Amino acid sequence: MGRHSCCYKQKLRKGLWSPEEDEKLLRHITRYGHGCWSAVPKQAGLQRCGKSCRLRWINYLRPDLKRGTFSQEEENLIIELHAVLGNRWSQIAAQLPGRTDNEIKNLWNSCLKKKLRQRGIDPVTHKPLSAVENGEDKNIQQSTNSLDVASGASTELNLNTDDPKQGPISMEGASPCSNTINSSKDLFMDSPFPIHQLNYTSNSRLPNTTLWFTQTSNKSFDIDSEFCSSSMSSLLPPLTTSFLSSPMAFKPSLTVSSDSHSMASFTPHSSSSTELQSSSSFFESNSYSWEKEAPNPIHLMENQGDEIKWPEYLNNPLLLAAALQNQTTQSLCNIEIKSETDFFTNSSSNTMWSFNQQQQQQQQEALQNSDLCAKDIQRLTIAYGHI
DNA sequence: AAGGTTCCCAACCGCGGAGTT
DNA sequence: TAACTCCGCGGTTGGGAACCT
Repeated sequence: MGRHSCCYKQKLRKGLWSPEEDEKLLRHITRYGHGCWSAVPKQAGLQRCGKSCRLRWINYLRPDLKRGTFSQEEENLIIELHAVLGNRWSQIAAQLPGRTDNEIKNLWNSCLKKKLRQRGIDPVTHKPLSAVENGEDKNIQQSTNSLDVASGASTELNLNTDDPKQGPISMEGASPCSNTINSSKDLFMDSPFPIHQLNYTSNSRLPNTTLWFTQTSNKSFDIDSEFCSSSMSSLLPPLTTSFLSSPMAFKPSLTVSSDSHSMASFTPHSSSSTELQSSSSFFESNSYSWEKEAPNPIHLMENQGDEIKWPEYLNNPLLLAAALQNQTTQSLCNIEIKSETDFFTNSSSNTMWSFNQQQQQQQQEALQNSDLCAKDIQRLTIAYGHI
């Protein structure tokens, strides 16, 4: 473990955090929020650099963190998501409420990679090791984990079976440019993990994407009905260049209702918003005064003209993956409000925390909702595994 | 019991993107 | 437009714990 150059210059502490330091940082952030991280150590009386404080908060002190070992479901989900997202730990973490990217990264490097290898699956490509060793699809490794989408007008996202008789299951766009996901039933039928082969031949950007599904084979999972019969279909057009290339330019009015698992509950500008109350035992059990008036439902972003269906992206794994492929500047679930700093510096401490907590709760709601997305991915995976 | 090895996790490093001046 | 600062991310590593010989 090295030392930040800034730490070295200022002779700041490094290494493990002491309980006293934790307490100082926790007390400071709960009172004032973090604001500018570089100012936190000084304000909190810590001999650490801001970066170190930020990391400590995110990975350890944050009250919404889930502790303990990963469940089998979580592990499976991580594997699934890794197949889609590659080493984008923060985006994977966004799908697992209470888990940090660091935690997931560590789990992957120390445990999951090994498990996959033991099962004959290459953890990088998510293909059978034999296939990788034989040099099949040399481009796969590149395309699988780096969902690097080159410029292009629109996107075709195909989920194909390997069986030519079955024909492709495709989300076909009208463009010659394509993002292709190939799902092989053969590869993972014997695997305890229902991982499908994901083969991205991507040379296009998602902007201007119009995604739809063409079902051409018998499947246990009806993509058309799952994705297109609901209000989901109405969101397809909004997946526009402007959204994907600069998502933060929008201000979708995200109103979280009490039923966070219902898509309808995320109807923008819903009038039936729910005031979120703290449910964390952390908040309930400590001496800080968390409960203040809840701010209005967070208006995160606002689309110019169109209503952004932000939460619906969370519900649709394919759109989510598509958006993620486009390297959105923010995690879809972990929405940071940049004005937070000003808010904290200009508000009373309790209100500041309240706002911070509201954010966390909003994020938590979003994360819970995104769990549906993860489940959708699993369903998709399982479904394609049986094609 | 002691020494060596492996595993796991917390924390640091370095880079790139975004925002500001 | 360049320079600078800040933030967040993925990669890497130090060190303690657990395991093995």
